[in-house]
Amino acid sequence: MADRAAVPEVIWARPERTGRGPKPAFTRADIAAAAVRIADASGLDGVTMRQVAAELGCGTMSLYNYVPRKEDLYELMIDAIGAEHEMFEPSGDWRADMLRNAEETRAIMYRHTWVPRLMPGVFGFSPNTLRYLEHCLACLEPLDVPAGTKTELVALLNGVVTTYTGNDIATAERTRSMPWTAEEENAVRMAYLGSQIATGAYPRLTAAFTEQSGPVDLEAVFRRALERVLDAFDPELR
Amino acid sequence: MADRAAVPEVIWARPERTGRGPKPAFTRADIAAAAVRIADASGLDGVTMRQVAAELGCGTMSLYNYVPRKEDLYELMIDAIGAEHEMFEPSGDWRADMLRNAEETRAIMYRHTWVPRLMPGVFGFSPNTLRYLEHCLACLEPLDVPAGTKTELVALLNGVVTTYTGNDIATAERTRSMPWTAEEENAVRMAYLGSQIATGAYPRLTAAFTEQSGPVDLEAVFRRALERVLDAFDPELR
DNA sequence: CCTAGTTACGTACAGCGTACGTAGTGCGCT
DNA sequence: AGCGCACTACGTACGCTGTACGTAACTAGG
Repeated sequence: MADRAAVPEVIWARPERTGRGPKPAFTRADIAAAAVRIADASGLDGVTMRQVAAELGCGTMSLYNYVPRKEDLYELMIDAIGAEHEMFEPSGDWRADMLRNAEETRAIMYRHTWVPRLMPGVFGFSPNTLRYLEHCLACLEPLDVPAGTKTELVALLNGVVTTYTGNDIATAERTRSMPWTAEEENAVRMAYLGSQIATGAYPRLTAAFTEQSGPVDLEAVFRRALERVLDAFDPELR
Repeated sequence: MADRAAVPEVIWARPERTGRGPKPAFTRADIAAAAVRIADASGLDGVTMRQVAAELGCGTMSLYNYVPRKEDLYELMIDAIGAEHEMFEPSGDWRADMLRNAEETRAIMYRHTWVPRLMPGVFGFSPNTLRYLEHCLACLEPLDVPAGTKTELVALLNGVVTTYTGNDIATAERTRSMPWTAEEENAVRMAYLGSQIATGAYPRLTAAFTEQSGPVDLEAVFRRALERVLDAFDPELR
């Protein structure tokens, strides 16, 4: 008794099943899959305890037998999509391998556009997160730097991937959700930006904006950012 | 009529005051300040329309005369803390200046720990955001690269600052909010991590974890990340 | 001066996370 | 063998959220 709510347990530390009582109707994987299905279809805001329960065909409160807090449901979701990572055999070229990892993470995020919004909050190292980290370290085996530096590389690279992809997804969804076309939305935005620029208070910003012609190639910007981060860890470039 | 709700207007584009009717009781700055005060004191979740209205001493629904959606309130908040940025005179040493900018952003975030949670969603360029961007470009004047590259530098650097500081704040708050001491929390976490490691499935991860002795110096990790990003843009290092 | 566009704000609604209580189930211990 | 308890299941209910809507007071433009 008593320690029911007081425990800040990482959900992964609590056993999925203890011997006693009726057999649980679902596994954690079932629940995670249902939540992911909903998030993919209706966005993260569609993931409510009631919706997930409905998707599983059980009462709302029954979920709390599996997931102590909603936050833990998010953790399950992140772990679930972590399984989509392909843990390929390292090629011996750490740069190419890490680039591949990053592109794959981006692809996963584009497949599950709610992931970036969840990333900052998720903390406990889930099984699949640990597997992915291990895989990255395996890819970095040929890189001749201390182990601590390698984990810093992974952290920095993942951070950049999440930030950039999250931004790209957010802008894409913003224009999509509006009852406006992208051109109109852009026109409104640019009209405002133009009015600001016209004040003359931001000369350098104005120059940067007007200099660039045509729309930005988000994929190219992303690639360049990755390359730069990798450059910063490459001993052969120092 | 009619276009009341349909307009996806950036809040900065809508004029603060139109000539007709009674004089508004507050300015946008008043509202932003109230919201910031609440967020600083009670966290971002304490910022509800009712709370902000109470802080201002007005009815809840009156806020909607100033702020069409809650999302826009967030935008006001971000702009408000943007004013805390010191727009110093560029020294001529772009690396030093950008380092200073980054450290200052980090300091602001530590002062307003809710900022990182808000950053990914905020999109419309607020006045103070524009001013800060202009200031960064001024600092980068001595750097001999295309203007587009400079904006990419600013974006990448800001992203890294937000990610790292957001993580650091999140972990700090997690241990604080718990009715546990940091040691206990860590013990629980490490016990789980240890149990995973004991499976032998993560040899490289295990090595990385056991290799490091003592607690991580978050500040040093942050500094190193900044330096690396700057390195990646430094023409003298290529 | 009048009237249309504002501000102010009380009420109300749908939806959220989840605490709590109750009923039923089946493992482990005696 | 059978008792008891830990577990699952889930309906109800509470406090909270954002905000749509209606009404009353107010003031600048025609």
